[in-house]
This record gives sequence, C-alpha cells and structure tokens, in this order.
Amino acid sequence: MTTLREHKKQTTRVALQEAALRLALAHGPEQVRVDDIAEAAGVSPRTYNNYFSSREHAIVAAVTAQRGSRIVAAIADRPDDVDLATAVIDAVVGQYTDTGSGPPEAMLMIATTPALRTCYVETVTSIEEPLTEAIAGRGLDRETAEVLAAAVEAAAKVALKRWLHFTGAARGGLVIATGSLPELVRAAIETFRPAFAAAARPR
Amino acid sequence: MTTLREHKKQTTRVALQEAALRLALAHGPEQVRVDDIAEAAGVSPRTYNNYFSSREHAIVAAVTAQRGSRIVAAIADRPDDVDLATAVIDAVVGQYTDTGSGPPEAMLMIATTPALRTCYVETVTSIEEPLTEAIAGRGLDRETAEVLAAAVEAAAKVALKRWLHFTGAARGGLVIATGSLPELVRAAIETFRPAFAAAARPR
DNA sequence: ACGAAAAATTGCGTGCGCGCAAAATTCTGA
DNA sequence: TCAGAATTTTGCGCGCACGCAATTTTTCGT
Repeated sequence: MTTLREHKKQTTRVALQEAALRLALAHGPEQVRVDDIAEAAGVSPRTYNNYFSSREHAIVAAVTAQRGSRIVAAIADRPDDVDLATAVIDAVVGQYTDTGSGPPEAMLMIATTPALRTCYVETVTSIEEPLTEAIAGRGLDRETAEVLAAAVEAAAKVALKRWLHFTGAARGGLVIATGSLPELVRAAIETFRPAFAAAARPR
Repeated sequence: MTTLREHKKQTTRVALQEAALRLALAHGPEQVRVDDIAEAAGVSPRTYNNYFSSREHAIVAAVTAQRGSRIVAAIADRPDDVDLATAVIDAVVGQYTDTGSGPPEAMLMIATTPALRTCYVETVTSIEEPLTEAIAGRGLDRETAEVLAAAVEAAAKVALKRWLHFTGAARGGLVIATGSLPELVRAAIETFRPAFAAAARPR
C-alpha cells in the first residue's frame, strides 16, 4: 500500500478546498483568484489545476466532497427487503439534508453566485457512477442501471435548480411558497418509481 | 417584425458554423483557432464568443443546430391518440438517424476527438426545454414534464456515450457488437415508459 | 428623410485551463 | 542504504472566455 503519496495528495486537495472556501467567504467569490487559493494552500498555481479543473470547482468541492461514497453506503446499509426505488430515493435525499452541507453561509454564497450555482449543480454528476454500481449491485443488468442512475441524477438536478432558483429569488424579496430541498428532491425522483419497479421485475 | 437584424444574426451564425466545420475537417480540429474561424466568417474574434461559448461549440452546432425544434415538430405532428411515451421516444430517436446528421466525416471527426465528443454530448441539453414544453402541452403538469424531459435527455446522453465509446474504440481496431445509435437511444428511453404511463394517469 | 434610441460589433485587458518538458519528490528492489 | 524507476510539482507559453466601454449599425417615431 503506497501511502505517503496518496496521503499527501489527499492533504493538499483538502487544503485547496478549505483555502478556496475560506477565501471566497472572506472576500467574496469573485475577488479570489486561483493564484490566491494556491498560495494559501502552499502550492504552485499550476498545481491547482492538477486537482481542480476550474476556479469554482475547489470552492464547491469543499461542500460536496464525499457525496458519492455516502450514497453508496446509505444504499448498502439498507436491508435487502427494502425495494430498490425506496433505497435509492432515501439515500439521495439524505445527501441533501441540512446536515453535512457544510457551513450555512457557504450554501447561501453558492446559491447567490451564478458561476458557483452552475458548478454546484454539475457536481451532482459525481453520483452517477457510484449510483450505477449500487443499482447494478442489486441485481439489475448494467445497461438498465446506467440509465436509471442517469435519471435519478437528472431529477436531482432539476430539483436543485428549482430550489436554487427560489433561494436566489429570495434575495430580490420575492419568495414563493415551495418545499424544502429534500422534499423537492424526493418528489422529483419519485417520478421514476414505476420505472424502477418495472426494471426490477424479471422479464 | 424586426427582420434585418435577426436575419443578419442568423447569417453570421451559420457562417461561423460552416466555417468552423469546414476548417476543422480540412486541417484537423486541433489545428483551427478561434481567430481562424472568425476570419473565415468575416467577423472579429471577439464576436465569435458572442455567438458560441467555446471553440468546439461552433463545430458541433453545424451538425446539431435545429434539433430542438425538430423534436417538438415531430411530437406535435403525432395524432393525439398516440400515447405520450411513444410520441416522445419516436421523436427523439428520429433525430439520431443518419439523415440530418450532416456529412458523415463530421460525425467521425466528432467521435474521435475528445473535446468535440464531450461538446457533442452536452448539446443534448438543448432538447430539454423544448421537450418540456411538448410534454407539458400534452396535459401533464409542468413539474412532472420537467423531470421526464430531463430523464429522456439523460437517457439519450447515456446512449450517445455508449455509441461514441464503441465508435471511438473502433479506431483502435476493437469493435464490439452493439446496436445502431437509434436502437441504443430507443432502448435507453424505453426504460421510462412506465413512468410516462403513471404520470399520464390522472391521480 | 432625419435624428435619437436600441442593439450589435469590436478592441482591449485580465485571468483561466492546460500541454509540455524540466526539476523535485517518492517508491522499489537489491 | 542507495540507485534507478515512477510519480508529482512546477515554470513556461499559448490560446481561449469574457467583462467593459467605445464604436458602428439598425430601428423607429415624427
């Protein structure tokens, strides 16, 4: 087990995330350059892009880091007699509960900054592959698992966009009555329960 | 109807698309810079980015331009007694038939160039909004329509990735038996037929 | 037909993303 | 312990994306 290397990589990755979030919260997200983050993390600017492919990525990653692994764990921990749709929905919804979303100011900043908002929604993509594995692990063939995982991901994105839309609009004083984020996510994914049921039925 | 303006915009947009595709096919996609495309279209480099947000976008747009409007038309042209799922699936699948995909060399270039491949898959996103309208137009509430449209889009992306993966792999001499693109798209979306059925049922 | 309003084009400046090759660091086997 | 292999970090350079403000083009009311 090669350890020193992986450990160091993980360390600088976390250092970059935390530096990025801290600086963004302190000076405003538009005011922090990649060079600032790199310097704060004690690393060269070029190295930043070995870890994150955009300026916003590190900031958002500070909040969304281990989402994928948490979801697979949540699904795996569920007894096998729980039907697949329920297990998946609960697992994904669980990731969008207040707990574990990092400091509350962070989410506000992300919701009110267009570039961060976009990046945040895109990170939902990171659940696709683990979700596929988890679904395939419950006996569905891989092809179907991929499509269902993609659908869940898409539904989560839609829910997220709605929520961010309203949260962002709240800045302008206009607040429309709408569900909480977990409720929105659940309702959206629930649309596919019939598809899960049909896919789980051996044909 | 303000016409001169819109007409001119449409003209330069098309000029940029065609110039981009032509140059990319001629010299290879990596060898053509934004400035080259702009010059070939008789427009300033800065203007290029008023029309397309990335270097690859114009090239891909030359092939995918009016996909959204074609899909809504295809759905609208279907008699109302055809069930929604069928109408949507046929409409989307119809867009991935050989016809209308532009010159065949173009698709090969896109399939074998990573940056273009990524961009091409992303353009599927452009069907989301029109698809939402079309579905909502058939009597489903907007919320559900959005989620279903997103799922269809996601399924199409998965199918596209599979197809591109194999097409790309064919370069390396490894060809795995797999369906044609339309068949892949159809099979993927078919997964959601139950969800469409359940959503169409008034509750 | 003309002048003001609206909108598109353009040049400029800045920061970003990344390929490449050299330098530094870490790992492996003897 | 140490030399060579493997991997990571870094500096450099290029082209891209885009905000901004000035300029040019198109539209519209009279």
